[in-house]
Amino acid sequence: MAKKVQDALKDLVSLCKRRGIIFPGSEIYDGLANTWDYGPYGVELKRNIKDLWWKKFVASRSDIVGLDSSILLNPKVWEASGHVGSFSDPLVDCKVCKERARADHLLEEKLGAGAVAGKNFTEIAAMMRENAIQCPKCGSKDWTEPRSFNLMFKTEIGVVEGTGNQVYLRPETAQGIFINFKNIADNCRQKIPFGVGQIGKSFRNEITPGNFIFRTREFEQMEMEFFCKPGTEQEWYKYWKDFCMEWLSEIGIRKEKLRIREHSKEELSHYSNGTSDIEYEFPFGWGELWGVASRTNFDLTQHIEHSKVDLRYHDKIANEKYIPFVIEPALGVDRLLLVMLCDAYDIEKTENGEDRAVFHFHPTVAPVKAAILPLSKDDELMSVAENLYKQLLKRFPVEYDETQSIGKRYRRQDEIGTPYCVTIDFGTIGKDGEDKRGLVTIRERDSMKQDIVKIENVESYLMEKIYPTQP
RNA sequence: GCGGGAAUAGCUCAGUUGGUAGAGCAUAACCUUGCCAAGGUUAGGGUCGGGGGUUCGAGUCUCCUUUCCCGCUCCA
Repeated sequence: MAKKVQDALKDLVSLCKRRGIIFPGSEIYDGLANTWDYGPYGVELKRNIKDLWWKKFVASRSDIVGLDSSILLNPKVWEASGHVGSFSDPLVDCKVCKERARADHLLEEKLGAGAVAGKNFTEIAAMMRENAIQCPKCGSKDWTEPRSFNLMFKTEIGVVEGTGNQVYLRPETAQGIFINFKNIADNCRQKIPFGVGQIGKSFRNEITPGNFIFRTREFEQMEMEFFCKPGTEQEWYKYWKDFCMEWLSEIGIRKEKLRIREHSKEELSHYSNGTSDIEYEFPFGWGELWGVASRTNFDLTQHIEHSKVDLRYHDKIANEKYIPFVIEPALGVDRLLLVMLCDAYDIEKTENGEDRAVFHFHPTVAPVKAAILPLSKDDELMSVAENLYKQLLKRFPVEYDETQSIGKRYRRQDEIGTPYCVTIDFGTIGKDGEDKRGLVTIRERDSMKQDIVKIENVESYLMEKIYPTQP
């Protein structure tokens, strides 16, 4: 059983490479662990996912605006947010009561200030043992080795190495939003409650990456920070949880593969008074897909303290100033893409009993929307098909295929999850004893239903299916 | 980080006691076929992950190294 699900992911990875969806990174140089490149179909899929999110969470809402902030930020941002400082120091955990402490602080308490200056982690570990440092909570002396938990990538500004200012690649897009809160509140006529959405890359030096694109060190996030009046945050927290779940169903994710897991008090991050993970059942088990966090006013408060800039919101009607509370739904693009792949992936039995892989993508996310197939290699059939292909290509991604048997071409499209196949036959053009009816057959992948449609109506027919107008 | 396994064509794999590489699928061309893949002919594609050693000769034996997979550990 366990072996079988692992095989499923292996087959998926292999299919993704074979059909140009996702390639292993830097492959011609022996690869680079846990990096992946999106191929021609993968990039369409990814773009569709981002477009859908942007439309749902930003463009279609009057209370949310967009932002594209810098990956490199002033390092003080990360001091304020708590990403540097406490997490780049030698942390130890008490093996008995799980208390986490800073080894350097414990040692300095006992030995005096400066006792650990310039010592590396190995030396600190030895000092912890030699001095029999006790856990302040339970008295145990059984500590883990000191580890740095700073997961941020470091780099330098300035071309001469070692002389520049150290900066970090952002580990989340959220801070770019917080530091622009005042700009947006002051200049963009947004009244609370309002949100700011952003799509962009983030970088974390994860300790254990893996499971294909589930956890990588470079990844793309779709985050939205929703600013609301203190006291209303529970209401909004619930609202956004429901909203996110609804959207996942809308884009075709199977409901039974999704669940919401509320974080326990102990598990909550330092900034949160409530966090839920929307989890998906991957072939390798349940994994976090979407974190919806009630971040309180922690971030803005921190930035007010560190920057000395007043980031309070001025409600001009009630004439009051306050630091808004924040609800943050944060979703990984790559992770949602993996969900899409896993959810749409299916092994079907052919008539002769062999397995074949297919994707059942929702038409809106499918990398190729339709394939235009002339029934056989007849000049007139091919020319009519090609004209239709060129016409549709201006509206959405379509493919034209005239090689080999019609059945084989259907299969080829099934493998990349193309929802519609349009077949031009002799009835369309009136040849070989058939009356000219100007009709084509549109076969829908999922239902295997066939619709007969006038050739001039194909475009509107497909547009309606692929981009249905929301009620 | 520890243990185990693996690396041969785009993919899945075979390769005998050591004798300088094969299959199926995929791809391309032509033929055939007329609505749900695998009928024919042909073609392209591999310094067998990399480096050293043993040997007349290494995909095969040996050492090192890189990468990947599985399990444990870890995951603000």
